[in-house]
Amino acid sequence: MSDSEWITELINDTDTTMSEKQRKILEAAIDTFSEKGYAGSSTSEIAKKAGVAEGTIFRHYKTKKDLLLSIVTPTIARFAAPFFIKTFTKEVFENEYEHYEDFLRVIAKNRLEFVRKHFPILKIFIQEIAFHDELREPFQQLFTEHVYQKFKKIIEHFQEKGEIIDLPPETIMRMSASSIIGYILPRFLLFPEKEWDDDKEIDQLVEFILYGLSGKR
Amino acid sequence: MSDSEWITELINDTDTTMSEKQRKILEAAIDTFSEKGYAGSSTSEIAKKAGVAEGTIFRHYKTKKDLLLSIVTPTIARFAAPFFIKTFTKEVFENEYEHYEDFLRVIAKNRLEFVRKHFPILKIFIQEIAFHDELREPFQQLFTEHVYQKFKKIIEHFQEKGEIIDLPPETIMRMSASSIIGYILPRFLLFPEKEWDDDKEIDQLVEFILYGLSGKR
Amino acid sequence: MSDSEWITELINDTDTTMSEKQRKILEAAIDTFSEKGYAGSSTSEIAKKAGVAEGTIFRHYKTKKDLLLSIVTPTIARFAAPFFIKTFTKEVFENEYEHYEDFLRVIAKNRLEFVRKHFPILKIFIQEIAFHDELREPFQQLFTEHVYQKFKKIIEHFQEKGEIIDLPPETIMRMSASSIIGYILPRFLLFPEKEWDDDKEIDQLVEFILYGLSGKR
Amino acid sequence: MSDSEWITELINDTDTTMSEKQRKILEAAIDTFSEKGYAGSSTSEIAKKAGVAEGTIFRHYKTKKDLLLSIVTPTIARFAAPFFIKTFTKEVFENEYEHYEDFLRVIAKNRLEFVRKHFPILKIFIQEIAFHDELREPFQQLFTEHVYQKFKKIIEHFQEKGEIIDLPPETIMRMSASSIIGYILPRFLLFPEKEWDDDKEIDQLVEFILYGLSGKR
DNA sequence: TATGAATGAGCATTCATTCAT
DNA sequence: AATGAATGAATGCTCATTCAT
Repeated sequence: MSDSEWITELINDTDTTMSEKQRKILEAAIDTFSEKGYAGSSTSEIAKKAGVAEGTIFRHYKTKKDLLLSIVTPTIARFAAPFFIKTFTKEVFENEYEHYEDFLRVIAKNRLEFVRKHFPILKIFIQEIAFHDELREPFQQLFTEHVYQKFKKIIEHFQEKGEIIDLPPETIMRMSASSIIGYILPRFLLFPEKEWDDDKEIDQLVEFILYGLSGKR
Repeated sequence: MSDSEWITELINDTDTTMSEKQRKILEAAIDTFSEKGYAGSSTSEIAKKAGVAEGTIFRHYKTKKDLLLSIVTPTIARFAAPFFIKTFTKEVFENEYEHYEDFLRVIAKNRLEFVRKHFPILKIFIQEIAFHDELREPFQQLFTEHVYQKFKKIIEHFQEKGEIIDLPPETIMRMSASSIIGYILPRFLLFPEKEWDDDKEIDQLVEFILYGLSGKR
Repeated sequence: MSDSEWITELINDTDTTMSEKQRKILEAAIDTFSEKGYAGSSTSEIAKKAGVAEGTIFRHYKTKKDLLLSIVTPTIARFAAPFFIKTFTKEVFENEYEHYEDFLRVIAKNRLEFVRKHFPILKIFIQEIAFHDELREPFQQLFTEHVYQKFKKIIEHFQEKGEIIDLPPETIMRMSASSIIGYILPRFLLFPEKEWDDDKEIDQLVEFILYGLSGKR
Repeated sequence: MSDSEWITELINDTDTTMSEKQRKILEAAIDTFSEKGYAGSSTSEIAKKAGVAEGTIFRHYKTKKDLLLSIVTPTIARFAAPFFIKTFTKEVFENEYEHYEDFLRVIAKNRLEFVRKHFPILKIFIQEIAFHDELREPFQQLFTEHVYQKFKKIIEHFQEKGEIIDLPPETIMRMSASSIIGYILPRFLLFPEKEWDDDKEIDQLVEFILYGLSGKR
C-alpha cells in the first residue's frame, strides 16, 4: 500500500465492517486508555467494560499495542488531513484564503470542532506519543512531509503579500499553533466543565496572533 | 504541617539528608519514569539501574507512587516559586517590573533556564498529572491560589497602565503562557538536538506577545 | 466392535471415505505433531496449515486427542500387522521361513520400508506413547497378545532347530529388535540426511545378530 | 568460560549453593516434566508440587525453558563424561582395558548404574531433545567431538588387535550401543516393575555383542 | 541500613472447544 | 459441511511489596 493510499484509506472513515463487539471493544479501550493511560490499563478491564470475554479482544487485535494503534492512527491522520498537500500552485492558496486571518480562523474553528468530537483519542495520542516509536515515527514523517510543508507555503505566501512579519516560517508556525493549542488544552483538558464561548475566544485568539505577527510595528 | 510550611520546605532545596543510595535511586527513577512513564517503569528496573537491591527502594519510599511524588513535587513547587505571593501591595510590582515586557522577559528567561535544568522531571509531571489525583490536586490548588492570583494582579496592574489590552486577565495569561510554553515544548521535547539561539528566540517571543496584546490597534 | 474387527479395520487401509479437507487436516496435524510434539502443537496452527477453519477440525475430530489417536492408531496397528497370529501350527513357520536369518532379513527389510514411508507418524507415536494412556494401553495389549506371542513361537522354533542360542526368548527378542531399532533410529531420526546403503547395512546387521545369537561358541 | 571449563564444572556436581526452595523446585520440575513432558507441564503445577509460589520459580530460572536446561544439561554432560578424551596415546587404552570385552562390560555396568540413579532426567532428555535446539546442538557437538572420537579410537585399537570384525567403526559403535540401550529402555522405561537380574543380563549382553562382532566366522 | 528471596495477584496472550450462521 | 466469532480457563511471566537476615 503506497503512502497516499494509506492516507486516503485513513481519512475515509469507513469503519463499516466493524462488528458490534468490535465497536464495544474500541469504545471501552478509548475510555480506559484515555482515563488511565495505555500502560495503566489492563486488557481484562477493557474486556469487562466492553462486555466481552478477554480472548475476544485478541481475536480482533493481535496485541494490546495493536489495539492502541488501531484507535489512535486513523484519528490522528484525519486530524492532520486539512494540511495535506494536494496541489503546489500558489493560486490555490489565494483562492482558498484571501488573508492569513481567514486561514487562521478556518483552521482554528474546524480543528477545534474536531478536537471536541475526538478529544479522548487525541488525549491518548498526546500521552502516548512519547513512549511508542510506532506512533512517533509515522506521525513525525506525516508532519514534516505534509503539515509542515503546506503550512510553510501558506506562511511564505502571506509574508510575500506583506501581511505577516518576516520571521522564519517555523517561528511563525510555532507562534500560531501554540496560541491555538494554548486555548485548546485548558479548554478541553484542564477545565472542560467551565462554560466557554468558543466563537468569542477564537476571535480574540486570531486577533492576538494577527497583531502579534503583523509587520507594522 | 501547614500549607505555607510545606511550600517553604519544598522551595528550600533541603536534599542535604539524602544518602548516596537514595540519590542513586532518585536519579534512576527520574531516568526511567521520564523515558517510559510511571506505569511503564518497574521498581526492579529502577533498582537495577540505581545499583541497589529492590527492597532498598521501599525502605526509602513506602510505595512506588511515593517515589513518584518525591521526585515531582519539590521540583514543581520550585518551578512555581517565582509566582508566590509574598506581598499584596502594588508598590512591589512597580518596583519589580517597570513594564509588562520586563516581567515577560524575566519570567521567560528564568523559567526556560529552570526547564533546561529539570526537564526530565517536568516531563514526568506533564505525563503523569492526568493520572494521579495526588499530583493534580495540590498543584491545582497551588496554581489557583498563588500563580493565578499573582499573575492576575500583575496583568491588572499593566492593564491599568494601558500597556496591555483589556481582555479578561486569564485570557491574557493564557496567551502569554501558551506562547512561552509553545516555545519550550518544541525546544526541549520535540527537537532538543536542534541548535537553538534561546536569547534571540525569546526576544522574538516577547515581541510577539507584546504586539499581540498591545492595546493600540 | 470386537478386538479382531478393530484390527481388521485398521489394517485394511480404508481411508476411502475421507474428504479433501479431512485429508488436509490429517496431513497438517502429522506435520505439526511430528515437529513440535502433541502438547506443543495448537489446533489453530494445524487449522491454518491445513487451510481450514478452526471449527472444522472439531467437526471431524471431537477433541485434539481424538485427532492424535486417529493419526497414530491405524499406522501403528499396520506396523505390527506382520506379527499378527493367524495360525498356531508349526508348519506355517517352517513354510514361511526356513532359517531365523530369513525371518530376520524379511522383517528388517519390510519394517524398514514401512518406517521410511511413515516415519513422521511413528515419531509421533514414540514421542507420545509415554504420556497418553489411550495410546499405551491398546498397544501394550497388542504387543503382548500378538507380537510377543508370535515372535516367541518363531524363536522357540529356531531354538529347537538349534539355530539360535538357548537364552530366554524375550532376551533373544530384545537383542534382535534392539539391533534393528538401533539402526532405524540413527537412520531416520538422527542423521536422515546422510547417505545410507540400506541393503548392505541390513546384511551386516543380520549377520551381527546371527553370530551374536549363534549357539556355536 | 572455555569448553573444558564448562565440562569440568558440569561434571563436578557442585550444587552446593542451592537453597532448599530451589531444590524443591528442581525436584518438582523433574517429576512433572518426566511424567507429562515439558510442553504438557505448567509452571503453576510445578510450583504447587514444590510448595512455593509461582513467582519463586522465575526468580531462580528466568524462563520455563531455562528450568528445563538447568535440569537436563548437567546430567547429560555427566552421562557422557566417561567418554571424554583426556589423552590420545594408545598406551592408555591398553592400560585401561585389555580386551574390548572389558571396555564393554565396564561401560555397560557403570552407565546402567548412572541410568538407574538419574532415569527421570534422562527420560526428559530423550523426550525433549527432538524439540529444543538448545538441547540438541550442544549435545550433538559434545557427542561428535568427544564421545564419538574416543569410542572410535577404542574400536580401532581392538580392530588392530584382531579382536573385533573389520566393519566401519561407527557401525560397530551403533551395534554395541544399541544393544546396551536396547536393554536399558525396556529395563527402565517399559517394564521398570519387573524383577531384573542386571548382572546376568549384562553378561549375556556383552557375550552377544562380542560374538556378533567377533572376526572369527 | 541494606539486602534479595519470597510472595501471590495481576498481566498479556494462547488455548481447545462451542455454536449460531 | 464448514465457518470463524466468541468464550473463559489456563499459560508463562512480571509486578509491587514484605520480611527475615
